[in-house]
Amino acid sequence: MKSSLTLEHQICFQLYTASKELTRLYRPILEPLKLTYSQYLVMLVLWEEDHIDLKQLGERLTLDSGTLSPLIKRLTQLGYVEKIRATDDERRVLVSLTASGSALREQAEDVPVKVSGMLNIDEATYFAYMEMLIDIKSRLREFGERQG
Amino acid sequence: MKSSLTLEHQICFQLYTASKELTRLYRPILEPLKLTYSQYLVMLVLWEEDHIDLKQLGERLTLDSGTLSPLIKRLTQLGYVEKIRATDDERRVLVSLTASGSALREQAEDVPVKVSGMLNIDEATYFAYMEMLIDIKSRLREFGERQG
DNA sequence: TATAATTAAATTGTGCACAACTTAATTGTT
DNA sequence: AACAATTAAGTTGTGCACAATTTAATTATA
Repeated sequence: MKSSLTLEHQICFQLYTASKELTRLYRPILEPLKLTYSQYLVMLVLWEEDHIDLKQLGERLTLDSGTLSPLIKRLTQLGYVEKIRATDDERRVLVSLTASGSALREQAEDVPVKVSGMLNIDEATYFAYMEMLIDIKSRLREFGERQG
Repeated sequence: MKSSLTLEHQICFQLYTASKELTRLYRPILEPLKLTYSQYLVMLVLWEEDHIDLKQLGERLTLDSGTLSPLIKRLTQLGYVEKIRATDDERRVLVSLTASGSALREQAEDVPVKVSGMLNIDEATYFAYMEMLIDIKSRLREFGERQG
């Protein structure tokens, strides 16, 4: 497997910059919703599955409590979510949408539409790219499982 | 163009997590070199093109002075680089490798080898993935040029 | 040639991202 | 039942990433 130390030939660099530049595209789109990109991802999870605990949220997004705790605090201050301690297991904290947080979903509906338009990409290519990214992740996970 | 609000169907999410998980893979590899992932990218640029100014460095890595100034300061403290003010234009600051920084290149040579091994990917697939990422970025840039 | 506009770095402030640690609740084991 | 191990959140500290502002040097222009 060829591998030079040139920046542009590193897949890590291409992933890193592609991710950053795509995130940059989201900023002006998310600004009217008062959400950062990471906060938007959390809201996506909650619109799918409300009353989720921090642990599960972290697993979906690959984020730990060090990132999520303060992030959820900010979403709480924005009035989009609230934290409720679970009664069955008092270690768990359930994150739930407020009325305002649920209502925001409607405004968010056209975020993906706008982004697709900006990317100017056809459906087949879009799905091919999705699969490649998922494949990269599964290769990373396979390695993780092989080792520790 | 189909677009649902489901997390896993968002290309942004796949890019974001793939990038984070690949970066995580680098951490133990870079640890003996005493470099973070971002610092490693800066070193890659310097090994290619020494005595580069912060402006150009930022253009290569899509980073601004707010990120680079403190990062370069840390690389200076590590003894890998030094900053020298340009004589022709005293606004510019040239970043140059020290002997220690140049010597580090040898240790870094097998970083890409290790990563490829971990990804367990054949050359054809690797290049296909690289092209996909470059294509995503060029679509983003095209949009940027269409608008502002 | 003054001065206005532009440019390169640095600084300040906010928000991730993550390692390491703390605290409190639950589960396992003897 | 007592206590050790585990688990879920939260906290602390470091290092990006980036917007906005500041400072100093250079270039453009009236």
